Amino acid sequence: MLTQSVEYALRAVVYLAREGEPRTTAQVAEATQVPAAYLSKVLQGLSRAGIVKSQRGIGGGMTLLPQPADLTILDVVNAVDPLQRIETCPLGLLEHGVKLCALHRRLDNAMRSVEDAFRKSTLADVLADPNPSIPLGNATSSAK
Amino acid sequence: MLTQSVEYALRAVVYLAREGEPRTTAQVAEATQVPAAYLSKVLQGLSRAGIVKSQRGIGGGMTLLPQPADLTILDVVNAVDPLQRIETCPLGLLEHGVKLCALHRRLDNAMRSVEDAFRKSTLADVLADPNPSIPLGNATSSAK
DNA sequence: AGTAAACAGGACAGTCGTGTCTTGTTTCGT
DNA sequence: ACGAAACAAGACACGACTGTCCTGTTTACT
Repeated sequence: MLTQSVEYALRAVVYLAREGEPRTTAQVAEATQVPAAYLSKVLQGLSRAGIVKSQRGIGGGMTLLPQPADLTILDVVNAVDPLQRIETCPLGLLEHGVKLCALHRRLDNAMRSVEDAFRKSTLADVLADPNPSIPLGNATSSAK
Repeated sequence: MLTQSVEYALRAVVYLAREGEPRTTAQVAEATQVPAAYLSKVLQGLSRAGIVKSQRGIGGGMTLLPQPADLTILDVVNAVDPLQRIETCPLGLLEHGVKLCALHRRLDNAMRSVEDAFRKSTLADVLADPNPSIPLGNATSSAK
């Protein structure tokens, strides 16, 4: 359903939000259990989207740009692999104009519910979530 | 989001439900605007799932097996490309057991809403939908 | 029986997502 | 300046999804 890259991006963003300070790709990769070289590409995408800032050289790394309350799951998803609504009936020749047929309207409704749910979830929400299980393999800075 | 095969399968199933009688792969392909050879594979999948019955020889073709009221969009989706819920946190080493972390619980909630919506939509619902635009490129039996 | 209709299935090509590796390029510190 | 740290970016491999084509195999009709 969602791509692997999206999954990785979300893990990375949650981790960076937790840390607050710049973290190297290698650090993010280890904490989030993602192949470092591949994560690098994903983070480059987030960087181009303005979700993350990259800083080279010693002491550099990746930093989350927006405030966690201003960044939604949808933002991250769309930066990496935009989830596409069904705008017009996929049937080639369509005199239908904008109106979707019964089938595709239902499919698009499902997409919309996902979009809405993702738009309502900010990073701050995720971080503040009172939850027994810790994301990111509890490899945050609190762990030595 | 959803795969091309799922899209094709849904179009085919809607068409077959409309027709009621056996239709050849070629007929389905033309009506639904899908590459015939590829559709053949998709229909084979539906056949193995018991959603469609195939009959060889002259006068044969594909027929919908279940009553439209008994077949949901979810059935078709799962027969072709099962949409997978997030059961456990994708982080490799997880002591979390069954509980999902804040992030993945949100992702899975979105998946569940899709699943629910698809489970609630039967083929009969889709067919009975009062809608101005006609699915399947209005190439049903009513057209010469 | 024989022939044509129709599905079944395998082989193959193209593209894309995932992943690795290697080579630049920027930046900080001495 | 020099060197190490860190990101940037290209080349390549692998597999899955999409799609095409060709060869069987079943079935109905005459």
